[in-house]
Formats: sequence, structure tokens, C-alpha cells
Amino acid sequence: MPKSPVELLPRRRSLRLGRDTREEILNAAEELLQRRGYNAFSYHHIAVRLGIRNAAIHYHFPAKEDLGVALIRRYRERFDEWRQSMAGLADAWDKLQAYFKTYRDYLQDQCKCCPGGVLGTEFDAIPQVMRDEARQLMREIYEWLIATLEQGRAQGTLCFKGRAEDEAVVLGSTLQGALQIARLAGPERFHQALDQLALELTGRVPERQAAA
Amino acid sequence: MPKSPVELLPRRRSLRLGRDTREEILNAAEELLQRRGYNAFSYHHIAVRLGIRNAAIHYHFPAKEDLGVALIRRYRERFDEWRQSMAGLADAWDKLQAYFKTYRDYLQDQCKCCPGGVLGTEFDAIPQVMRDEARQLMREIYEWLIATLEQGRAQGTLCFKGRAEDEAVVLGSTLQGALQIARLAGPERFHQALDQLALELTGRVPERQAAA
DNA sequence: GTCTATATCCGGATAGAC
DNA sequence: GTCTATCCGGATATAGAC
Repeated sequence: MPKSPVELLPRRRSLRLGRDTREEILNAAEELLQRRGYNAFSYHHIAVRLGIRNAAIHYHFPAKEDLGVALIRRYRERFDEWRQSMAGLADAWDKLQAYFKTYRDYLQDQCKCCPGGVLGTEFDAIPQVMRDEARQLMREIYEWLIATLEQGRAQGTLCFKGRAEDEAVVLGSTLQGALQIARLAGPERFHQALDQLALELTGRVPERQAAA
Repeated sequence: MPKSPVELLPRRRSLRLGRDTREEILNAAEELLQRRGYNAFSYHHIAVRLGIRNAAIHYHFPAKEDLGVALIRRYRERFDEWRQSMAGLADAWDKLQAYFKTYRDYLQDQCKCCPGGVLGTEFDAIPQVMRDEARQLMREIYEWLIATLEQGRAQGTLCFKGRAEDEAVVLGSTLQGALQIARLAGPERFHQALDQLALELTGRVPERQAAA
């Protein structure tokens, strides 16, 4: 008698807390990456948080760089989905504000850095495969920023001098840098930077939205 | 017979290459910090570069955090001296361009990050004494930026909307973030960001200066 | 001041039982 | 899939000779 379809499915793992361990590892690693950097977190940190053992993590991610690459891939996929979900918005300024919000959320959530900031800073101290992946992520964000800025200027909802390519770098750099500065000088600095960006791009400062 | 004045001077150490070892350690550590981050460099890295042994570094800096603090103190002293040397410049835009140049030099010199970017990123993973010192450094730079922006607007050499406090954060964040982005997306990105800042602050883009 | 030698600990990684 | 046990290398740090 052939096996039933159910038996052919991947075996249901003895799931702790009813969640997927691999995902939980990624979630914990993501927070550690954005708070401590790649070289300052260990499998042990993750293991303690999840109440599992070191070796269990190695089962899911044989080497640490595998975990690192998986993290960046997930950022890329997430950004791609987010970008698609935003494509419907007619107003480029609305899109940009939604993008700002993801950074505001980082700030609110334990004053985390953004992935680009961490990986850029540690660039000389991360494995080559992670560098390649990080470059891809940065390129995808950059292209979206340029397109959005161009759209906004064309429709009259955004205003800036010079080329969209250049303004995009300023925008990305400011968000990234301001998160780091907020850790040294307080969260208010980040909000000041965002207000100033809004002022320059639209001529006015919107009400400050609370993060989710 | 009393000791001669010469004998009372600190004993001349057997100097390798005719330089001061402590300074050389700081120089090597500084480059490692800005390229790899605090947690990704070791005494061994420094020892190899200087052709000395691990233990020799511990003689000058008993614990790694002592080295870290000394590094940031040196940044602070250097910035203070630089600030004083710039005080004579009448034009605030000239001062700002001189400040930009220090970042351009970081870029040219092995694509280094700036100290604030590194310490902000690793903030949760550095010793408390280093955090305190890093906060001081950031505050001193911030205050200088604000004063310079206000001076520039008053004399008409700089132009920006809103408050100088807010524009100062944008300026600092952009420089810091753009150095990191340059590592991921190429040095041209950094120059684009600087051109855009100049365009917004003065209405035109100056010739691109080569770094020293 | 710098060396050799060593202590100690930690992080990444693997083997094999369950 | 997760565990225990273990190996290995690297990093901080100290003791004591020169």
C-alpha cells in the first residue's frame, strides 16, 4: 500500500511554542544584527533567547555566514514585497512617507540600526557572500528611491534641486545615519532629521506620526 | 650627586622605526576601527601590523576598552584643535567645505567609515565608558555644526529652510551614511551626496576637489 | 618596553545519541 | 530536529624573564 499523501509531507517537527524554529532564529538574529552588528552576536545569544541549544541553530544554518546571507535575502524579499504593495499609491510623497515609517519603526523598536548601516560599517569584516547580497539590497533600494523621487517631481508632490540620483543618496544616507546618531544623541535627533527632509521635499513639516 | 636633567627625563625607549609605539598602536587601531568596527579587530591585528607582540600592546593599553576610550579621546582632541584652527575662517561655507573634506579623506583612505558611524552602529556592543566618550564626541560635533550653519545663514553664504539644529542633523547623518553607502555601492555615491548637499546649501555645485 | 609562555574564556563548528 | 559532548581556533589578559 502506497504511503498516504500526509505521510509524504515533510514531517511535522516537534514545534516549540507552536512556531517555526528557522523563522524564530532569523527573527532573533535580525534583532541582534541591527542592535549589535554581525560580529558582535553569536549563536549562543540566539540559543539563549529561543531556549534551544547552539547545535540546533547549526542544523538550520550550518555556518554563520549562511545565517547572514539568509538574513539579507529576507530583507530583500521583504523590501520587494513592500515595494509592490506600495506600487498602488498614486502619490510619491505618500510612498516616501511609508518608507520613512519603516525607519521610524526601527527607531521605536529598541533603537535598531538599518541593515544597510550595519553591513556598510562592517563591510571589511563580513564574508564575501554577505557583501554581494548586501550590495544587491542596496541597489534595489536605491533604484526604488530614484524612481519614486522622479515620479514625485513629475507629479508635483515632491520638490528638490538637481538630479533624482543624487537626492536619492542624500535621502538614504540621512535615514541610515540618523538612526545611528539617535543611538548616540537621543531619538529626538532622528525625528529632527525626518522633519527637515520633509520640509525640504514638500515645503512643510507633517504632523509627527506615532510608530505602530 | 643629583641626577642630571637628562636622566630625569622619561627613559628613551628602544624605539622601533624611530616612532612612538603608543601612537603607532593608536594609528593602527584607528584604521582597524573605521574599517572593521570595534568588535572585529583584535590586538593581534595591531601586533602583526607593527611587528610587535600581543603583550606589548597590553603594556600600553591594559584592556581593549582602554584602547577604545583613548581612540575616541583622540578624535575629540583632534576635532577640538581642528575647530579652533577653522575659527579664523570668515566664510561659514568654507568651514563646512573643510569639514566635508575630512570625510572625503576618509573615503579616499581605504573607504573608511567615520567614528560616529561605527560607534553608533555598535553602540549596544561596546563598553559603557566608550559609549559615554562617543556621546561627548557627537555632541561637540553637533554643536559646531549648528553654530556654523547659523553663522552661514546670518552672513548669507548658506541657505536652508527651517532650524539650524535640524539641518545640522541632516548634514551629519548624510556624511556618515554616505560613507557607509559608498562601501556598498561605490565611492561615486558619496560624491553625489556631497554635491547634492552643496547644491541645496549654496545653490550651486562646486568643482570636485581631489582629496589630499 | 618588549618578549615568551601560558591561563582562560568564548565562539564556531561537528559527531553521534535520542 | 534537538540534544550532549567535544574539538578547535582565536581573543583577552597576566606572569615573569630579559
